[in-house]
Formats: sequence, structure tokens, C-alpha cells
Amino acid sequence: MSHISTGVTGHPLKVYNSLGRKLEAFTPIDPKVVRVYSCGPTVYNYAHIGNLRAYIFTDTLRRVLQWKGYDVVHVINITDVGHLTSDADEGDDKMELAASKAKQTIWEVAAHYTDAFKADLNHLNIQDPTLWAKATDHIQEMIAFASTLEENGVTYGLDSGLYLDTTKVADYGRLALMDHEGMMEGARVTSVEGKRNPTDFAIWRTSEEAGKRQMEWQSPWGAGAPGWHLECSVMSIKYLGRKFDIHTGGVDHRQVHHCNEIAQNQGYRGDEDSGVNYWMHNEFLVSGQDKMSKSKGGFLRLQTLVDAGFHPLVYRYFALTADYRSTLDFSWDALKAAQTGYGRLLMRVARHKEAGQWPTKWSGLLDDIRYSRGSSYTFIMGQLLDGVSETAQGWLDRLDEALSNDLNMPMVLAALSELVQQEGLEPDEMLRVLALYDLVVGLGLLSMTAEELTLRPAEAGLSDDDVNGLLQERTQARKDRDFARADAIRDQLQEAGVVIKDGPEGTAWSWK
RNA sequence: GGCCGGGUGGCGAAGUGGUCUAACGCUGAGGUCUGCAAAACCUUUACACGUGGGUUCGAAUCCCACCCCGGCCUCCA
Repeated sequence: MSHISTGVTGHPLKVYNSLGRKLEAFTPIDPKVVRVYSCGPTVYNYAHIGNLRAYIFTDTLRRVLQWKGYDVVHVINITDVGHLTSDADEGDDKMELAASKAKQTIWEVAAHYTDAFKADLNHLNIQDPTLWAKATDHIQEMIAFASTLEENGVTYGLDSGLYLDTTKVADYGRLALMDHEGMMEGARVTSVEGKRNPTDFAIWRTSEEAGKRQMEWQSPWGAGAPGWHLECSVMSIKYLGRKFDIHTGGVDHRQVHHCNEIAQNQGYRGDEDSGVNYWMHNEFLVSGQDKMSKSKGGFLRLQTLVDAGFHPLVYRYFALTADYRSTLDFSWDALKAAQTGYGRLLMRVARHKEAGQWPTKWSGLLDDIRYSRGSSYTFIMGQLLDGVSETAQGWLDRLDEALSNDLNMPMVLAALSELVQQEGLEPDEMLRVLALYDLVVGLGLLSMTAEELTLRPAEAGLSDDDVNGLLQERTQARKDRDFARADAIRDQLQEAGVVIKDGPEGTAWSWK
């Protein structure tokens, strides 16, 4: 049995590397600091809950790294450059399209959706990255990067722009386990004229007609805009170095975007290395049989869940019930089940809080964790771990074992569920263990209450005052033993989506 | 057409060679409480590993075939 102390704990961390498709022991380049780059959103629309799942995954990754005692430098990019909806230089630019629809400038659109995205992450208790990297802030660096690619002889020019020749880099497509022969370019979209290989892609897109687009820059290849894949290579190398530890993204990126990014990295540096030690990809949130997708329309936003009465953290809990590498099947019933389970968990924690003593200094420290990086994380862990019993260590070992196994959060939740129901721990020690679990799961175990999980639905017919008024009336009716009247009110409230909870100290209620 | 992945009780979802007569949560059932309920708590149910072969002392876990389903090869987490 391993002894847990601050810093790297007992079980060696293993992560699943998409490059090679196998579980590997995690070893950082720098023994103290881990550098992580996560592909962020294109800000032409709101994020849907499937998009958000990806960041719950990166947040989990980050918390686990911090749990293991590392400082984490985490970069997320914001793609605010318009990219064509079609690879064939036809169709509209997504950003431009969104702007003309909203009758705003493209910059306003980008700012609006960037803010909305960050707010969503905040509501989900996702730690801010060390740095947000905005594509439009790096155009000149992209041009310089593209020039280097050109100098290194891995590109060729066409009327439509500058392209990367994927046969000029080593082993193109290995991340995707790509089968070059069997590919059907043009199966879904017409190909670009003049491309030498089906997998070649644009580094720079030249505008057909200069000055037509809102976002356009001069370049050695004519006025235009950078290719979509360019920004990630440029910004990750700029902020994390030519070789860094972890790159994350959705599984869809594993096939094209990241293969292209690798090709760019290789072409830029003139070697065969992908530039990243661990490529990690999260699976999709699905609904019924289909993946959730913006282009299909009718997607669910976090706000949609809130309007339906679900606290954002219910979605976080729901996301943690599945492995990040498995598809997760969303349904309202499943979300409701998560809300119920999460609520009961919090109620059990609340009982432990009543029984135990919780030094107030820790509440403040735990709060700080959200806004700071690894070092204070280590500090807090040291405080909480100081002198815990062997029983407590056993529970922490279980946590450590689960998260060390490629971030097995369902296992962590299972342990947590058993933990709060067991009686072998002193109350204050129980709280410390719970606080340590919460450093990883980020569910506000010690700060949230079950009542907060159900919100007033947007379409609720009654106001809180209405409800309170009716409850008062009901209480009086019960006192008068006018049960017919009392039950009528109860039925009415139930109809309106209100759950009544009678207790020894009076009547509480919540939205359903 | 090619490549990748998946099919576990009513639902979500772990588990990838023996501790699986399969974790955990939700649901269902009974009970406590209650004027009756609800909520909460306690107890409990369901003999679930897509199908057919094979390997092995032993398979949900490995191999083969088949049947379904999804993703990717346009932008997408």
C-alpha cells in the first residue's frame, strides 16, 4: 500500500496516447511542469453541451496533473478567424456568415461568443487556462511560420493559396492510422483543383477577390487568411515550445486537424517528431444515435439545461459518469438521474458537515484553488493530508488508483458514493477526504447544496413568492386539519413543478 | 469504398483473462416517517456481457465470422 504525500502520489499516472493507441506511463519533459495545449472553439456560435464535454475532460486532466504534484501550463486557443465552410473555396465563411446574420462586425461576433464560451466554462467549474491564445493575435507569426515551411520545401502554391505537400513529411496520417489508398477524396465535397495529393491542405488561403472579406491580411501569397490548421501549430510552439507534453482535442481532430498540425510541425522543424509526447482525444456526446452537431441545428446549450431547471454542475456530474474515451449518451432522463444522484451525494456530505468541524481557513483556500495554478494546489493538499489516518489514506489511495488509470472518473464517483455512506472515518477527517476528492472532481462537494441543483425552469408558471404564499396557506390549512384544502394546494404546486418537502422544522420546497 | 470505434440488467455507465454468481448511480419493490403523501432514510429486486464458432484449466475480457450502430475521409469537441 502506497503512502500518499504531497507531490506525486502512489500510483503512476497512465494515459492513453492516441499516437500509438495505447496506454502509456506519463512522464513529463520537465519534472515539475506539464505543458498542455487544448484545441478550443471557433467562436461563430454558442458552444453546445457536446463541445463542453471536451473541456470538462481537459479540466479533469489538468486537475489530475495538479493532484500528481505538477504545475500545469495550459493553453486553449480561440479560433476567431473565419474559415470557409467548404474545402473547395466555395460557400461562406462561418464567421462572416454569422456576422451578416447578426448585423454585427465579425469582431463583435467573435467577442460575443468568446465571452459566452468562457462563461460556460466558469459555470462548469472549469479552471481558466493559463493562457487564452487568440488566432487573430498571431497572424504575422503564422505568416512567418508559413514562410519557413515554404523555405523548407514542403509547400507549393496554387491560385487558391499555399498548400502543404503531405508526401514531403514523414509518415503523414499516422495519428489517424490513415489508409491512403482507400480514401475517397471528394466523397462528400469536391476537391481543390491542382492539389497534388488528396491529403494536402491549405496553409494560406488567398481571397478570390481582395477586399471582399472583413478579415483579410496581406501575405507573400496574396491577400487572404490563414488555413485553419496553422494557428494551432504556431501558438502551441510559441507558448509551449517545439516539444511539449500533452495536446488534447475531440476524436474528430484525430483524423484531420491534428494530422495536419503534426505535418506542419514536422515541416517547420525539419524532423519527424510530432512535437507532442501525448495526444489525447475525448469521445463525443451523442444523443440517441447521432452525435451532437452544430451544423445539424437544434443543438443543446448549457443555457438550455439551465432553462430546464438543471444547475450547470449537474451536467459536469453527468459528464463524469462516463469515461472520456467513451461516447456518452445524452437524454433528459439520464440528466435527471444525474441530478438526483448528485443531489443525494450532496445531502450525505451535508450530514457529515453537520457532524464534523471544518476549519474556516480551508474553505477560503479551496475557493482559491479555482483561480490559481499548481503550486497552491500542492500546498492545499499538504494541509489536508497532514496526519490523516490509515483508513483515510485507504480512500485516498482508491481515488489515486482510479484517476491514475487514464482518468477513470466513473470509478472515482463510485468510490465517492461508497465513501459518503461509510462510517469508519471521524467526521472532520471525512471532510478532509471529501475536500481532496473534490480537488479532482470539481463538484463543489463542500460548497454546493442539493437545493441549488434544481433551478426555476424558464417556463415555470409560478414565482417564488407565489409558491411561498401557497405554502403558507397550506400550512395553515393543515393546522386547521382542513386536509382537502391542503392537498388541493399540494396538487396545484405539484402541477406547477414544485416538490414539497415536509419536515419537523417546517416545509421546504424545490423545483422538480 | 476505406479507416477507426462500439454493442453489458428497465435507463446511464464501469469492468479488457481467474477476486465477475459483473462496480456505481438512476429506476422499481417493501419498510420507517406522515393526516395521507412527497422528500429523506433503511432494506431490497432484477439470475445483464449482440449472435455463432474457436483459443485456454479458465473469457464480458483474446482470435475468427456474422448481425446491428456510430464516427471520420468538408468545418466540427
